[in-house]
Amino acid sequence: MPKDEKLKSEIGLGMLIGQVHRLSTKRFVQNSHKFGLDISLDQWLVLGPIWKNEGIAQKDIAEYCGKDKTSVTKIINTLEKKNLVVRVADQIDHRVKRVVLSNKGKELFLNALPVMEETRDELRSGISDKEIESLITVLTKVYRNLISN
Amino acid sequence: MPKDEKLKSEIGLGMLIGQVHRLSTKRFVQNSHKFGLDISLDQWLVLGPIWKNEGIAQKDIAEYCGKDKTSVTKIINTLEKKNLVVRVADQIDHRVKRVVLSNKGKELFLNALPVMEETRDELRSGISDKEIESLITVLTKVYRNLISN
DNA sequence: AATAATTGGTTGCACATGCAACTATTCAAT
DNA sequence: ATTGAATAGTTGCATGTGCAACCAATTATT
Repeated sequence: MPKDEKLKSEIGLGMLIGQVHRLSTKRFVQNSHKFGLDISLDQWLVLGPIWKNEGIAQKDIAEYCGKDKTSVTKIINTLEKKNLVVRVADQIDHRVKRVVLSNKGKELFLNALPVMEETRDELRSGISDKEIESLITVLTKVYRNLISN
Repeated sequence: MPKDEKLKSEIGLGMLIGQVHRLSTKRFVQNSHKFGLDISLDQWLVLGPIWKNEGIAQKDIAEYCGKDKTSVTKIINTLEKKNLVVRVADQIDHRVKRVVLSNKGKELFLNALPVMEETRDELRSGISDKEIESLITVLTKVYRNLISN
């Protein structure tokens, strides 16, 4: 493969992933606005584990959604500013803070489900389940290559 | 599909793409440090079209690497701060700024090629060409779904 | 030629991320 | 019990992104 070609294909996959990532987070926000909501994809992603596990510790949120603990800290800051969640200090272990959804947070989470669904459908439009499956399979392999430091 | 399952799989693909994107940009930076260089993936991505097309306009850089023009402005700011590129006002059309690599920029670009290569190999380790090809194929379909606003 | 629309680029604001350094708390080892 | 890890979270700094508003230069319209 000539150097120029190789360069192109190297950039190819990385760039493609970057594009898809950025465009899909963008699309999610746009769709949330269409539904009259104001939430980012990452805020939604952090809300998820709190929904499923009331009072989850930040550390576990980080693990659950694969984010750095500092990112989680900051996202929860903005969620708290929006009055969607509340931080509660653990009574036993004073290091951990447990995060709880407010009523407003629960409501938003439910309202955002259709946003997720619509975004998902837009992403997958015209792509067979088999293709999506293979996409996930290979992407998971790449993922495993990356986490194994 | 029960609601809970569906929710999980919805998060699945989006989260996977996010993870792979973040981990691969992180890995690129780590590898650049291993090679004694200091460059981010996005800086490299912007350097690319300038390398291939000396004096390219910012607008074309943006198009080439699929970034917003404001992102390009800011990345070129940091590249200029690092003395890797220079902005030159177009003599005919005074709106456009043409970007040129400095010697230091050219050198860095060449030195970063092995970083790219190593990162690429790490990503693809244990994955067949066929799988990568199908990954790119499907991802491209997703991409097309997203750009067609 | 004068006004209006378009285009290339920048700036400010809000958000997300990684890293390193830091606090505070808990746990382990002697 | 005291000292020394390890752990949970936060903060500051640098980087990257989107959006809206903006400036300046260029084109189109009339």
